[in-house]
Amino acid sequence: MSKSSLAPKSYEIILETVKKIPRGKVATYGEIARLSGLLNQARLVGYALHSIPNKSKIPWHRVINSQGKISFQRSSSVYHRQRSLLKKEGVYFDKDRIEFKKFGWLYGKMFEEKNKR
DNA sequence: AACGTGACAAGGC
DNA sequence: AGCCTTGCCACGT
Repeated sequence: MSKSSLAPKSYEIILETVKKIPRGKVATYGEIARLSGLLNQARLVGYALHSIPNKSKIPWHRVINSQGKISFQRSSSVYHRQRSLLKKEGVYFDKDRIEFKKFGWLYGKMFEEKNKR
């Protein structure tokens, strides 16, 4: 699982978007992709986040999947690290799941995306 | 160049 | 609510 050492420009854009997520709020991979002008490239967000060095200030933990869950295995240590970082910001879970209604950064102010007619 | 994989997502059962 | 399939696309082998 080596990470690509050549950081594509897309990664930079994605990480800038992630930095904008307010403390105490969360956003999904898909939302970050759209806000970065990369529709349908949610997976790329995962790659970008994985390329972040440990010391980075980027709030990677505020990115979760569309189901409102953490995308790591429950048994992994990184899962618990993310969960604890969120809890520290006041984001709590309802059974392993976060309610977008309460903590979704874009909840309510969703910009129409009706290109799926 | 082909193929499998993945910190994803949406739709069908 | 789960589980499965399909669509996506960048990467490593």
